Amino acid sequence: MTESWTMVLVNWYKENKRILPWRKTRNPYFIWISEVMLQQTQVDTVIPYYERFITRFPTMYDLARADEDVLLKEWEGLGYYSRARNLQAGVREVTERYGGIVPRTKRELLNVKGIGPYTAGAILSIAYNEPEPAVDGNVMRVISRLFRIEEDIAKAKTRRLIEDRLRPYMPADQAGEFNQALMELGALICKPKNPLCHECPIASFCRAYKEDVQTKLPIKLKKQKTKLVRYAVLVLQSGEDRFYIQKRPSEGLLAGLWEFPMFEIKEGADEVNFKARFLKSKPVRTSMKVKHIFSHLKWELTVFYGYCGSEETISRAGKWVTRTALSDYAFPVPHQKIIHHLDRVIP
DNA sequence: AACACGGGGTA
DNA sequence: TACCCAGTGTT
Repeated sequence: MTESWTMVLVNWYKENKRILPWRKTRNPYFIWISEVMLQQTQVDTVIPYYERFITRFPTMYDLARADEDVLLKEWEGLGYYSRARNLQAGVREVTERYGGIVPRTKRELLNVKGIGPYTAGAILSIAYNEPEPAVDGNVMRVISRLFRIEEDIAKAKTRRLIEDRLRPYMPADQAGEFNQALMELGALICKPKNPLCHECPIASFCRAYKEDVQTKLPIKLKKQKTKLVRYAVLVLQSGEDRFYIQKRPSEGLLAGLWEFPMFEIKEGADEVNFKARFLKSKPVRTSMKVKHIFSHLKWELTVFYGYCGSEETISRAGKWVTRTALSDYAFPVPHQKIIHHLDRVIP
């Protein structure tokens, strides 16, 4: 009979857990404070704040009647300051509506300000030993590897999926230890990069480890807000009827492709300034705009056509090539648009 | 579903 | 630098 991974994990936790201030108590109010402080904040940062906070506000009533300036002073440097205001608002709700007793059901907890699915599960399991999952970033990473879940953990749906996968394994009598064991494993062993699988107590149960995909999980798609980048593009024609092009760097966006020289137009600068700076002594023939959307950013190119007599080097490793020779080089699509437009601008 | 919200640690 | 961290509230 093989021992279940849940009990192996809980036993590992009991032997290896770190001594942390909030692990000395099962006071739901203290657990609540620690969980809010630990949101998006590392353990070592939280420790001194937690100690000061429970000394300064030892009961919910102390926090409920605290002045906001005093509260924020206690939170100073922790960041995400709305956490502090929401915590106080939530504590006031509990003192007024629940007689100072932290609710024991998920439904009620989720209606308390500042308590979401994770914190509700953490309070229920750690303070009350209720078998409710508490899925944070650590748990999503551990479970996605253990079961080889390849859903995007950036989506809210995936957290619910992981809760559902976890629920059947929740030990009826050790829910708090089990949830904390998952988080502790994520923090100490099953790390985002370079997981220490050779030290992992449940590696033999881990599908990702078995199939050697642990470093590919969890899958988290980047948020990559598409930001706009503006460039001025220089299409220079020499007295010998050749055009200046240059090769892009060997790494990064569009690596190794060819392009007309581009210069980023920084915030606040405008194209007139650019023209004065780069084309001072060169007659400008005409200009056009080209837009191009990549997965993570958007280019807005303003193209300047100009003649110059001598074939001087503009930037980086470049060369002068004839109009027909342009087709021998690989250009990104936005630069292909420019080349196509040449037919109309330069007969 | 996407985004704002702070600051610090790490590869 | 980029990513991550015991996420939640708002739109």
